[in-house]
Amino acid sequence: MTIKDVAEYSGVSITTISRVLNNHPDVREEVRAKVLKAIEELHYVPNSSARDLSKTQTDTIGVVVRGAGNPFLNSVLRSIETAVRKANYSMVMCQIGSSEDEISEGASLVRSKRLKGLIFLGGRFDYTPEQIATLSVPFVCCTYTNSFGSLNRKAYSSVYIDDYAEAFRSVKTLTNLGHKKIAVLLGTTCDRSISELRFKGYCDALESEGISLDKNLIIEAKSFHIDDAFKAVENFLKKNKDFTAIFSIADAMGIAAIKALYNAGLKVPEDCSLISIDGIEVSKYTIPTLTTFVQPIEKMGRYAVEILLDVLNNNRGNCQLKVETLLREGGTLAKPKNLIFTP
Amino acid sequence: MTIKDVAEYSGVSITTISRVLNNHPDVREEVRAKVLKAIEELHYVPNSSARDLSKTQTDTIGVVVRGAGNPFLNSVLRSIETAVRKANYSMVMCQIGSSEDEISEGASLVRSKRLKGLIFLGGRFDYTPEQIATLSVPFVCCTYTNSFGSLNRKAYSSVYIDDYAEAFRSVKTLTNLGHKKIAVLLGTTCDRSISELRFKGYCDALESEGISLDKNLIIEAKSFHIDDAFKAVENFLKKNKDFTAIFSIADAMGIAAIKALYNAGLKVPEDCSLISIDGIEVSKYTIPTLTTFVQPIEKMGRYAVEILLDVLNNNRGNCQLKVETLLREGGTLAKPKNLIFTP
DNA sequence: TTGAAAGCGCTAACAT
DNA sequence: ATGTTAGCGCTTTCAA
Repeated sequence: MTIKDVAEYSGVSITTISRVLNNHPDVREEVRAKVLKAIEELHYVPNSSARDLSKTQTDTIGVVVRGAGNPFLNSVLRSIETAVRKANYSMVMCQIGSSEDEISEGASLVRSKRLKGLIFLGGRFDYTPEQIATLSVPFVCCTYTNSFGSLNRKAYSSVYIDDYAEAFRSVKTLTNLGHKKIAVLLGTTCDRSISELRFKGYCDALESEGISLDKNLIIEAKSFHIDDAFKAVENFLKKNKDFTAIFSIADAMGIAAIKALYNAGLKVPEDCSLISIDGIEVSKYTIPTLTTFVQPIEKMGRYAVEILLDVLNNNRGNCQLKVETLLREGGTLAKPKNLIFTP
Repeated sequence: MTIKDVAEYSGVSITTISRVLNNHPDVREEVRAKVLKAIEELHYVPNSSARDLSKTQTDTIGVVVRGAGNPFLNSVLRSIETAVRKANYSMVMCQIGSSEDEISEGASLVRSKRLKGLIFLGGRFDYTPEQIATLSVPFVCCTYTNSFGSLNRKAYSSVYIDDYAEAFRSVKTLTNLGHKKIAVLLGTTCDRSISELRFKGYCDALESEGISLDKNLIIEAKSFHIDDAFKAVENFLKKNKDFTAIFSIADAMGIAAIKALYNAGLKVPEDCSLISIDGIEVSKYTIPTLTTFVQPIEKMGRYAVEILLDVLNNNRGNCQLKVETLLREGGTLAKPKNLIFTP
């Protein structure tokens, strides 16, 4: 079933079919109706490969996601998908593991699918201009920005929160309540990405309060995965109970922390306060409700798409868009009480 | 950068390049090496549209997902993606809303992308043979089967749990503990899919115990979404506290239930037992841990792909594969105690 | 072992 | 307003 069949069936040329398919104005209404009817009756659906091939440029944008399974990124991804579809573009997605390189994956995707642009979701961003050069299409980094690279701001777009500042603010929220012994729960202190930035915010917030960094209060999980976070906190609690609060760099990890604390007989927030960043759906339903700085998830995805399309249509140049989180007050915050030192 | 450029660069014909690209044996090693080097140096990546177009059949399978955002389906989807990639096939995904029709979406996808086969994830399945006929490629239903249709078993494949039996078993677990007043939390009692089947299991389990169905104990949420489930339970609790247990048809809804119960001052499991079906990741971290019948999520996705590929390669015919859940004992089950009747 | 050439199904420039 | 035709970049006979 090809365009040719439809042409024969309706007694016009394939060009006319193509015109109808692409909503060209110069087709007589009568003919258009006839063609539409034929398409309907034959259940004809255009071959998208052929279409893309002859168009040389497709209306497709690529999304490269690092860290599948993360509920936060999943929500952003859904928002991106919705926005892309609404703009009548299509989207191809490519999940990569944490060890793979998003730039080369993206570059390959662009060539393979003749993409117009790219969105990187949850990436690392310590790229150099040389790496970027292989991309050849505009791109926007969603949920992070070029904090570790040496990139010209004109060379890329991004939608992100100020991870450093938000972490700083989170920890300040704890110190303002009187907490001094604040643990941090993270994936790693040096991932060249948000984990590292948020860790820095933690360190500096402590320093601004004259609290020196205690390495024993760094809870480093094997990954951002909830299971790993749980194990990390569990192990941590076996050795250390001399703290009054935890700053978790992500909601999923915070959920694990609540459970681990509970299992260890520690009550949140009476024995340990907890604050985190993300604002995923399920963290509204922990007991107590997680207090967290909510990222504007839906907006971030939507903006990423809007910016990319604007750049593609030459409506504007690249830009870096910083968005703000909003504190969702749950029930995981309290003033510190003296904890019995049980080493 | 096309195959032609590579041909000129390496001084051979495009046919030879194509041969190298597709690992044909009849290329001299020397030439192959030269071509590979050229490809490398030029950063050449084949245009997949052109490839697909000339091959008439692609190594692509489509996945139509109904109910994006559901964490359970998300996990299955990831498993499918992994299996597809491992088999050197590629995958295209299509999310549809709950009001859309997966068959027509699937049929259109098949024609548009020349797919070899389809996997339906989280569908409804009350299809008729006529609808199926429009599909024209093998397909497998993942997480459900043709419970409501009149389909010949040779006409499709599926990987599923026995929703009716699992629900029956869940409710029996509660009655065995002595519970008589058991509420059910679901999306709708008649979705022609798993919600309806699990509801039926609930009804029949009660009946088998001589307990008659109490319509006041049916908690019908607007959707499967956690927020809607929460609201539904919240409303329910305003009117009705004369029950000792809840059977939640999905983990996400169960998580919402725990929270709503907690907010209403009811303790799980002392005041209300809770059991559900699914076994998503985060339900290990509720307080108390959700007691749930865990579906073999990873397996279900992987089997769906394996079956489809086997059917495609004529290694076997269609089949319906029923898998079993495994009870994950959490802390949401207890014997009933007398509740004060507060209407 | 290699190359020439005919498509795959569509779009778009050009002609009518 | 409609048709003719030349590609888009690749795979795959068929010939050499």
